[in-house]
Amino acid sequence: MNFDPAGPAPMSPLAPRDPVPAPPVPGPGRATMRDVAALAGVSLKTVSRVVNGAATVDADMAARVRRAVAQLNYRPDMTASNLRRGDRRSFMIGLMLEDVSNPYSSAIYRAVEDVARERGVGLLAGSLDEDPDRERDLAASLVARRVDGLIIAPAGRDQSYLRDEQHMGTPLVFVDRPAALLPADSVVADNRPGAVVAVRHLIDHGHRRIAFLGDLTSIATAQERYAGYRDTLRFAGLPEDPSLVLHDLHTAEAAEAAVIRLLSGPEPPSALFSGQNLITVGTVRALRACGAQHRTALVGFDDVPLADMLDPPVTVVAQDVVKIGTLAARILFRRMDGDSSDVQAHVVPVSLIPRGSGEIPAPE
Amino acid sequence: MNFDPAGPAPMSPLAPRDPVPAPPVPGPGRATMRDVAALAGVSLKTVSRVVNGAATVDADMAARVRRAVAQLNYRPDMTASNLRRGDRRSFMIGLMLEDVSNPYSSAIYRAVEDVARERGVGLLAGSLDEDPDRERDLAASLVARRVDGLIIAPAGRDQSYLRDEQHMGTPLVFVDRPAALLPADSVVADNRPGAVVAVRHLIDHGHRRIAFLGDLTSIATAQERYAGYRDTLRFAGLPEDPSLVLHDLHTAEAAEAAVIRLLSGPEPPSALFSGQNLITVGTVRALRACGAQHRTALVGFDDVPLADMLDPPVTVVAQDVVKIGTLAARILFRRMDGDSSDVQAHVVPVSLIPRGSGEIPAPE
DNA sequence: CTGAAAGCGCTTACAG
DNA sequence: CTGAAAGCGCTTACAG
Repeated sequence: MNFDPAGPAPMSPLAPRDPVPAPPVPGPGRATMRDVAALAGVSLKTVSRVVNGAATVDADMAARVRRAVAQLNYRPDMTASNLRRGDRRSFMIGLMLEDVSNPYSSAIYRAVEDVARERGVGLLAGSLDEDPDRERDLAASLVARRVDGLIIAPAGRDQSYLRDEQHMGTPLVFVDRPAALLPADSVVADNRPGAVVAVRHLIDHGHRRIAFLGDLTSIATAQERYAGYRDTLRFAGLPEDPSLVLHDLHTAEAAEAAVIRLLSGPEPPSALFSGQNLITVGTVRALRACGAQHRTALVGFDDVPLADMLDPPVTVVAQDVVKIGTLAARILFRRMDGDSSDVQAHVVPVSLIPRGSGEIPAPE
Repeated sequence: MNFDPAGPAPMSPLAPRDPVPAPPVPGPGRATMRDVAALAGVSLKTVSRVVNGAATVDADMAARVRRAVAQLNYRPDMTASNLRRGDRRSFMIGLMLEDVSNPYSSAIYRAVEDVARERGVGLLAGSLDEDPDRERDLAASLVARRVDGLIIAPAGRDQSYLRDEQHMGTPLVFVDRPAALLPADSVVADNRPGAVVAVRHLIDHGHRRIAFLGDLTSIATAQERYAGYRDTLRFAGLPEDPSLVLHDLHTAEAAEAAVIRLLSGPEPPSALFSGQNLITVGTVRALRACGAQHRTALVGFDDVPLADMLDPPVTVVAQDVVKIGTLAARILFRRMDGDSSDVQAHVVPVSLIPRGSGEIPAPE
C-alpha cells in the first residue's frame, strides 16, 4: 500500500504559509501616566492613585482616568515604579541551574515557579553547564537586573564573589549543592547516606565487586556519593578496586562507552552503582549493548523517566526534587521578608525504589 | 547482611547542619554612581563614561574611578539605565510555555536561552498549564516588566489581546502552536503531515483498526494531528470508528486508564496512534499492564526519552524541538533588530523513527 | 576630554 | 481628597 492521502501536502521547511500583507508595524509610542493625566484632565498623581488602586479617589475622577487608560492603552511601567519606590524591589528572582533542559533542573524550576507565582514574582533563569565562568557571568547579569533574591545550583568551587551582594541584602539560597566559601542557606538531597543505602542494597544481594560510576569529581554531590560508596565498602570489609571506580562521566554517551569498556574487561563487576540520572541512562544502554542487563545488577542515584518500564526495571535511589525546589523557594522568600535567623543546611531525604535491576543476585 | 556503615548518619529532613552564628546581615545601602563620583572626585558623567567603557576618558581619571568602584563595590543598575536610554530596551525577553518541567517545553527554553545568551539577553519565563487566564496574566506581567519581545506557546484560542502590545513595538513569535486571531510569526512542527506519516505507517503494516489517542481538543496541534489521522483513514478507504477515537487525554495517567479500557473492550484496535509524548508514556504503561505490547502496534507523535530501550522499542514521529526553539529565537531577534517583512508561518519537518512497536503487523 | 542641566516614568513627601 | 515639587539611578544633549 502506497499512497498520498488528501489534506494539505507536507510543506518544505521554513516555507511561508498564509503570508500576511500587513506586518506588525510599531505605532505611536507608549502612553505614560502623563498622557493619561492630560487626557483625563487630572494630575499625574491622581492617575498613579487610580492605577495602584488607592481607595481615596473621587469616583468620578477615577472613572475618567480609567477611560483614558483604556483609550490610550496605557500599561504601567513596573521598571519605573521600582526605581522610585523605597524598597527597590524588582519582583524578580534569579535562578541559576545546571541545565534547564535536564529533567532535574526543570523540575526545580517548576517548583520554584509555583511558589514565586503566588507572590507575583517572576523568574529570570539560566543554565551554567558546569562552567564556573558562566556562573559568575550569569550572577553578575542577574545582579545588574536587580533581582530580589537568588537560588543557585553552583557550578564552581567558590561562591565568595557573592559575599558583597549578600551583604547588600540580596538573599541567597543554594540548591542541590551547598555554597562553597560563603555562609548561605542550602537545600540538598541526602547524598552520602543515599549512596550508602544504594551500595548496601547491592551488598545485601551478595555483590562484592561493585563499580562506582560517577559524575565530574568537581561536583559536590558526586563527591558525597562517592564517599558513601567508599564508606559502605569499607564497613562491609570489601576492598576498593580502583579499576571499578569510574569518575567524570558527565554525559549519557560518556557513561555508555565507559561501561561497555568496563564490562568487556577481564574481571567485570557483578553490580553497578550509577551516581546520576544521565549516567544511569548511558549505563542502561551499555548493559543492553553487552546483553548483560539480566546478570549485572544496577542501582542508580536519581530517578529516570520510564525506569519502571525497562527490562529489567531500574532500581533507583530517588530524590524528592519538587520538595527541594519548593523548600528552597520558601526559604528565599522568608529571607526576603526579613528573616535573619541563622543560616541552615537543609537535607531532604531520598528513598530507595526497588524495581528489579538492583535485586539481581550476585553469581553464587 | 544488615549493618550501618561509617560516615555521617542520615539526617532528619530540614535539620539544621553547621549552624553559622553570623547570618548574612544587610550592610550599608548600595553605592550609586554619585557615590563613586564623590569618592573619585570626578563628575557623575565621567563615572558613567568609565563604567560604560567610553574611550574618551583621561587615563588618570579612569583609574581613580575604577578604584572607587572597587572600594564601594559599585554595581551598575541596568534598570535605571534602561529607563533613561532612548531605546528603552530591557535586554530581557519573555517566554510563555506550557509547562517548563515538561521535556518539550524545557528543550524550547534551552534552545531560546542559547540564542539569547549570545546577545546578553535574559529570559523571563513561565508555565501556562493550558489555562488561558494564566496566559493573559503572564503576558501582562511580562509586558509590565517591559520585555523586548515575547515567544509564546499559547494556551488559549485567542491572542488578540496582544495586538496593542504588538503595535507598541513588542515583537511576538509563536512556537508549537500558531497565534489565533492575531497576525504573528510562528514556528510549528509539521503536525498534520506528520500524523499522516504515522498512520500510513500503521496501515502499511496491515492495520485497519487504528485508534487515535489525542490531547485536549482545544490544542491546535491535537486538532492537526487528528485531522491527519482522519485524512489518512479516509484516503485509505477505511471507516472511522468513533469508539477508536479518544480525545482529551492530557496526562500519562489519563491515557493509561483510557487505553486499558479500550484494550479490554469487545473489539480492541490492532494499532494505536498516540498524539503526544505523555500520552505515549501512558499508552506504553497500559500496553504493558494488558500484556499487549507485542501484539498491539504503536506509533507516537513526539519522541520520548529511553523510547529505544523499551520492549518493544517505541516507533515515533519526532519533532526537531531544538530547531523549533532556535528558529523562533532567531526570528524574534531579527524582528527586534527592525525586520518588518511579512509575517511568516514556519513549519519544521518531523521524521519517522521506526524502532519496533510501529512495525508489529496486524493479525493475519 | 569634562561637567552642569534636564529628564526617562514613576512614587514619595509634603502642602493645600 | 488632590496636586506641585522633588527625586529614584542613570543617560542624553548640550556647553565649556
